[in-house]
Amino acid sequence: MRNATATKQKILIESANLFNTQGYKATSISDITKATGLTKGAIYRHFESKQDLEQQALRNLSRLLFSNLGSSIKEAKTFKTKFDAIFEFFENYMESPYYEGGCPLMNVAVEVDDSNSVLRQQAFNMLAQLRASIKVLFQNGIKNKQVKPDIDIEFYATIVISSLEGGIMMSKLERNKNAITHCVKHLEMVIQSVSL
Amino acid sequence: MRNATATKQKILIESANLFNTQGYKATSISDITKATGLTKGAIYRHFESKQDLEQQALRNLSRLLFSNLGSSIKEAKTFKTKFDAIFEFFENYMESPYYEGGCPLMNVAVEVDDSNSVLRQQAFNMLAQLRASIKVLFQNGIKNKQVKPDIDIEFYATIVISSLEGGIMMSKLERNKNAITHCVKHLEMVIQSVSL
DNA sequence: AGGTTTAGATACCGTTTGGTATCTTTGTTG
DNA sequence: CAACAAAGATACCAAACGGTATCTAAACCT
Repeated sequence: MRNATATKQKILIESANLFNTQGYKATSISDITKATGLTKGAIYRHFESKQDLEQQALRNLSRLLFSNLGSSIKEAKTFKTKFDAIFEFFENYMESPYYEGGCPLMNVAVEVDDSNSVLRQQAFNMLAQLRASIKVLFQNGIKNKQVKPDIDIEFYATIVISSLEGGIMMSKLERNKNAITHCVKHLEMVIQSVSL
Repeated sequence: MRNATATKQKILIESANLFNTQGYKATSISDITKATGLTKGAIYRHFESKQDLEQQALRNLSRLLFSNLGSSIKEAKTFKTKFDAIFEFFENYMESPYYEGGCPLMNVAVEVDDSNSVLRQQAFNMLAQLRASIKVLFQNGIKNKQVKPDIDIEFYATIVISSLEGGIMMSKLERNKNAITHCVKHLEMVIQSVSL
């Protein structure tokens, strides 16, 4: 009836956008009604509560993000080009209207405190997934003799993520790509240094 | 009369704590009355509006932060030990009850969007100040023949900040110091690589 | 076509929000 | 000690909040 799944998806996308730009707590249901053109009654038919909507919206956004990132990585074939794909993904983060408001992981990680434990767990899982994905790249690189076999993978995965996330934060605040571009350039050198 | 400046300072400190942990928008005046033991009337005597309080609290926190960081740097004498001081400062960020809730710069940078332009400008200025402080260290290092003279100072300042900020974010989310410790270890290698 | 289901609109609820006007209490000063 | 100024408490306001009960209308099924 009037395509329920489509409107639910529309609510998820629009609200994720608002949550990611304004913050979860700072985005009201009214904001979402304005963005979607729907009414409160319509929204509460699809979602039990605002918390429920927040969680589903983030899950949706997270899936979209890792799906895009994953296919970018998959297209590249070698160790180095796979990392180049990651770097390009993050470097173009800001300009992408898909992820308006910066990195969803960082945004939610900074906003959540202990009170919002479900959202916090989701953020934790996103970080774990990102870290796992990067670690796999290093492992495969070692397996394929493209990477030095004795490196601390956990260490390098952490370096990559922290630098990218910090770079995005800086670039968003300074409203130019200088910071993230510098970070990517540096990380390329790091990747080079562990390559065979 | 009941020491106005002391109570104002108390409001600034307590509210900065709440803003930094819960977020600016998410912290209500009622939260601040509970934390300070004062009433709304008392708070609005010292501050024109909630926005005014937010701005003054952040300015206060920022001054405290740069004062502490600055004196830590000043105590160290050589290029490398000065950076070690910075690293130690950031590494112990999480544990310090002074800055409960993570890095004030990152927190405010992530929360503000275009609507809250004053707070955004303050965050921008904090980042500029941090970057300038680090650039000075590199410049002095070059002047004192402790650093390679041909390095891109802007580049390295960006690397240092992004890695530290990203590391703090990760450590806060994972509730352990692994990430920030890894970042610091990596940055020490970076500093080593530009040292003479 | 008609009845049933259900997506969505409308109207409302209690609570909390930022903010203010006013009153009381405290400290200072002549 | 009395008068005054200022710090803080109390009581209130309109608006916005998350949420719900109810009503309308659109799509499905026989």
